[in-house]
Amino acid sequence: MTTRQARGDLFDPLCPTRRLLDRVGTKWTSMAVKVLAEAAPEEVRFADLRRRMPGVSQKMLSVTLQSLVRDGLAVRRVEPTVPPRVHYRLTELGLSLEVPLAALRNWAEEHMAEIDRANEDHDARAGSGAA
Amino acid sequence: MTTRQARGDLFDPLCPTRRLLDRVGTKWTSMAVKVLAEAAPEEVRFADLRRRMPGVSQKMLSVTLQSLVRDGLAVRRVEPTVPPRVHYRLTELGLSLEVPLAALRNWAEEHMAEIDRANEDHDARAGSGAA
DNA sequence: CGGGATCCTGATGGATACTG
DNA sequence: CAGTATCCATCAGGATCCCG
Repeated sequence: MTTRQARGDLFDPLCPTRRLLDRVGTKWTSMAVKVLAEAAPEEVRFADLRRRMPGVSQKMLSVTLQSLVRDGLAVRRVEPTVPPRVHYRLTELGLSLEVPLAALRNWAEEHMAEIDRANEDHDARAGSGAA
Repeated sequence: MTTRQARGDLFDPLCPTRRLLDRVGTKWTSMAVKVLAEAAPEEVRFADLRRRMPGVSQKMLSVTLQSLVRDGLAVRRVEPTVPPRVHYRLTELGLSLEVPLAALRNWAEEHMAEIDRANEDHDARAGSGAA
């Protein structure tokens, strides 16, 4: 997301945290994990996911889910019906990620307002020093 | 980071989680919080931070710290000496964020290897279906 | 229905040079 | 020492159209 390096730089065993954030920080990933976690252990169909993730485009949902699958956080199951139905669910690994992710969500819900206030306060003092 | 919207779209009270991730997901933010948290309650000087964050440029460190300050997660103290010395430390809010962030870090350290393996497995089956 | 391919945009963040 | 300003490469991600 933010960490791909420019060249074939020598060392880059990027700390696991950054590598995780590069995945989780992706626009729709955390929401997808949340929705899938809420439904677990049930599967969720592509169209349902779309409905539960307001604003997501087909493409981005598709891309997001592919990443989750590639990372072993979710599994994909296709029903070979005529218009195919595709179902997703979190793996054990995905469910385990939900835990710290939920903690972060809780923090966000509890404290983002404070951050917003801090922003306002900060911006108010736009360039002043005294008066 | 990933969520600024294109137009003045009507509604966008983006869920707090996304707004938080847009901050925390920034390349150097989580590392800066970590380093500051490790030093807490001591302050850390700009140059020290740089040293403890391998690879960060002055500009990016500066930008990152400004965001933390603007968000009320850190405070800046300037010693008006001739070459000025600037010190940073986390606020209460910043320290409270460290908690879920640390949880995420722990998860990353414990499980990123599994994600890596999942990636390899996945890429191995490049396009196969049976065989 | 689910998803692939393309095209295009803006934000991210690196390099570099200058200043108080 | 710490910070700012400029320039520039890259990439996430949205829109759109086509496919099985």
